[in-house]
Amino acid sequence: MSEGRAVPEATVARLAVYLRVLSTMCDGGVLTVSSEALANAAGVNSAKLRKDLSYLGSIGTRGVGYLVEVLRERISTCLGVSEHRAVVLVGIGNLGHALAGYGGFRSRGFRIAGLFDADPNRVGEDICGLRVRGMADMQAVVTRESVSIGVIATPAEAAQEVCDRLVAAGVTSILNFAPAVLVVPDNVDVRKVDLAVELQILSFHEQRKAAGLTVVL
Amino acid sequence: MSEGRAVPEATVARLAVYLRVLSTMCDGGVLTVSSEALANAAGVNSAKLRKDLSYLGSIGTRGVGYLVEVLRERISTCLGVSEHRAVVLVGIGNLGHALAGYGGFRSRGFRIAGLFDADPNRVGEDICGLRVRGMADMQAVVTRESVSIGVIATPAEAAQEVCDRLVAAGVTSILNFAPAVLVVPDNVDVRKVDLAVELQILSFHEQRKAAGLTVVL
DNA sequence: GCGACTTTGTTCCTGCGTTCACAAGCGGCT
DNA sequence: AGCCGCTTGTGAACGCAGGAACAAAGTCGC
Ligand SMILES: NC(=O)c1ccc[n+]([C@@H]2O[C@H](COP(=O)([O-])OP(=O)(O)OC[C@H]3O[C@@H](n4cnc5c(N)ncnc54)[C@H](O)[C@@H]3O)[C@@H](O)[C@H]2O)c1
Ligand SMILES: NC(=O)c1ccc[n+]([C@@H]2O[C@H](COP(=O)([O-])OP(=O)(O)OC[C@H]3O[C@@H](n4cnc5c(N)ncnc54)[C@H](O)[C@@H]3O)[C@@H](O)[C@H]2O)c1
Repeated sequence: MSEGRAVPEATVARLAVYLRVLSTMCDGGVLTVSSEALANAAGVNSAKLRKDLSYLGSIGTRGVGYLVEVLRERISTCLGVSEHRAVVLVGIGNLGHALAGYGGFRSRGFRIAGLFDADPNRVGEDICGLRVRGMADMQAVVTRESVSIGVIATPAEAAQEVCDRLVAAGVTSILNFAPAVLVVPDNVDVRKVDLAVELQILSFHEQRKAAGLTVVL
Repeated sequence: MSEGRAVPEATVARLAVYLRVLSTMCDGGVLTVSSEALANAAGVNSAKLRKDLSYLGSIGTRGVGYLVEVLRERISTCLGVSEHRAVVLVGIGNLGHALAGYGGFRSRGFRIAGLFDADPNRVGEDICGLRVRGMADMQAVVTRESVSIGVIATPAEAAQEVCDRLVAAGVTSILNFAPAVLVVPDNVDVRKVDLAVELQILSFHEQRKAAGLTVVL
């Protein structure tokens, strides 16, 4: 395990959480942290946390723990957010507005390189210093600013079309908020966030809890 | 596998996706669908889909496929959304406004029973026919409307406090949009949606792609 | 300088989830 | 009525992720 080699998918997701916790600790002036303490703060098992960190190479000090600043830097590098990464956002409706104004982008390693919408009435609008552009400008912005990630917040019907345009422009990772399954080339990664799916998973567990109670009654 | 028994966690998440696809098909007048076709539309392997559906009992017809309407009903029941389920939303800021006005809640089996915010300036505001209430009203609404799910869209600093109040009021499932780890009793389920984590996972893969290219060059 | 204590990094094992492959079942055609 | 072809449901194999337990390693106190 010399260098960040073959990091499991599940570990990557947790590294992002550790990074957030570490940033908070760093701001709070904490210098070192043990696997136990960090695991607690991140809501995971300490053994799992140590195994996760071991993929980045031996970076802790036995008997002491980890240097917060060093660990934070190491995870940032592994996740590719040590430099700000450019993102474009397409579909500046209700959700898009919230996302465009969200400070968490910048503080967590991303930079909004452009806002895009197909509606001419929205084009030109200013959101927190960023101007909404028409779809025609997308190709140029993606190329000029080396944008690698696109966020889709359009209605589901438009999602595939927007996705195709993003891919054609050179984007190779997509975060999709629209409830639609996207078809993309092999070299493009897609992640989806579906509010209703999350709620339905919770609903399923509620269902089970209720069934359990019924038996008890 | 007589009745919906011991459905794996991973399957539950996919059932929600199948349900969405089936609803679209239903609206489109499609009567039957094969595992192959449904799997394609949902973006999964057909064998996985059949195994997922098998947890609901044998419901397909060999040589034909599944009846769209029957399957939709069956999954709805399993997920506990055959009747609308009540939800409360706390933190009506940028994100909260978008969520409050989101039509996908209702169409996918949920009903917003209340909007809550601690800011007196926001209380009383009307969003799509729903009035924003103060935190003091929460207990009463949760009890009266049998609310089982709470959605948190407050700043991270307030998330744990809001969570505690929701749990105290009787909510047993929480969807958390704030970047914070929530501590809850064993009987309460928590799911989180963290935009930055999703982006960082995509960023990680971008990092890998770039590394691969560097070697090739 | 040495011993005891603390904490990491890793190994092993267990369990879950995914995939392949195929037998069983059903409809339709002759 | 019987056969053929299509599709489901499931059994078995495989690979990945999680958890416990421990040996190595470094620090702190004396
Ligand atoms: N609002 C929410 O809280 C919420 C929550 C979860 C998911 N979603 C999903 O996010 C998406 C957006 O939701 P919303 O509430 O912001 O919808 P919205 O209708 O308010 O906004 C959609 C925006 O996309 C733009 N658009 C439409 N077609 C386009 C195209 N082809 N190219 C570029 N832009 C186009 C529209 O002009 C509009 O500004 C939807 O798919 C919705 O299901 C929304
Ligand atoms: N805006 C986004 O696109 C976005 C995206 C991802 C995550 N988030 C997260 O969602 C949360 C909300 O984001 P936002 O942009 O809407 O922030 P915001 O500041 O606009 O809204 C927060 C709201 O919560 C209310 N609030 C504060 N303390 C409260 C308390 N103790 N009880 C009840 N209400 C309280 C505030 O009055 C305000 O209305 C944040 O944690 C943010 O990190 C936002």
